[in-house]
Amino acid sequence: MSEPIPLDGCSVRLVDPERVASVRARLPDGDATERMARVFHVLGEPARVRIVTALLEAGELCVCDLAATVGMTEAQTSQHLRVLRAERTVRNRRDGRMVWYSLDDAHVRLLMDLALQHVTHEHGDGGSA
Amino acid sequence: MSEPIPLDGCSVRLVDPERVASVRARLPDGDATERMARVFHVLGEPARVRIVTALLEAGELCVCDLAATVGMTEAQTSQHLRVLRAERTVRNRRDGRMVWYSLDDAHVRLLMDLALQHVTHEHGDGGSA
DNA sequence: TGCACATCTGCGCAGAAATCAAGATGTCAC
DNA sequence: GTGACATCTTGATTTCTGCGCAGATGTGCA
Repeated sequence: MSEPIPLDGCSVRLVDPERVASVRARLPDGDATERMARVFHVLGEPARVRIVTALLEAGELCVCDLAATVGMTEAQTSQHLRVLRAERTVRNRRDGRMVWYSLDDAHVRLLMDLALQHVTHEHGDGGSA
Repeated sequence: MSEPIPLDGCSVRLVDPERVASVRARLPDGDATERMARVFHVLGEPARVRIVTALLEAGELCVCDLAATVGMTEAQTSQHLRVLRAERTVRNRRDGRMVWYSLDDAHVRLLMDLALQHVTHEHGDGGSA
């Protein structure tokens, strides 16, 4: 059988074409892939990791307290919250002139826990980063 | 680690200073935070998500097959693999003139699964209204 | 209505990272 | 050793994104 493998001509020599086709067929579709990347990308910033971790601990915080907790200006915090909100990572609740933020998704908690385990167990390279 | 509530004048008005201090004390230290962000950052790219997902399915693949699987040039794939390797996300094994890549960490598999659930269920954490 | 407060946004700048093209390195076969 | 092959690296260019500042928006109170 002739494998489709569209490939714009980058690599014509394959070691195991069948396997490539098989794996390729089992990959999540492009849309899911991009969304996954976006979720990770949003969390791929120390400032936002701190924000999310703070919300993880506090449950709910207003912007000014959140800014103080993570040690950033309020404008800065607000900007990051916007990014997090665009990705549905956090949700906001308005109460008067204050806005309270909390995590919007249960998966985020698991993601953070896993990442924390990953970096704390860290294969023994022990060094001051 | 960071100083306890620097308050360099950014936000002098706190709604709940005690809570801020409490949450702040329970946050992971700065080093862990930065590593977590780096892990997420590495995965925050569609191309790398595809690569990792492919390795997740295949177990082990050489660069050329991997490039074909994810639909990129080999040089491009190699570049991303370098980034992934720098973060200990993938490992490589040399066999002749070929180099075989596979995942280096068990947590990555869980991270990817969670992210996939997240984007497929579309933040469906169920329960809480 | 006017002011004070909490939060959000727009703009310019600087640093980081992705992309592309081309060549360098290392390995096998003869 | 020479050539073919698989992979890796380098450099220049472009794009993205976080930061800092100033101002805008929206809300509550007198």
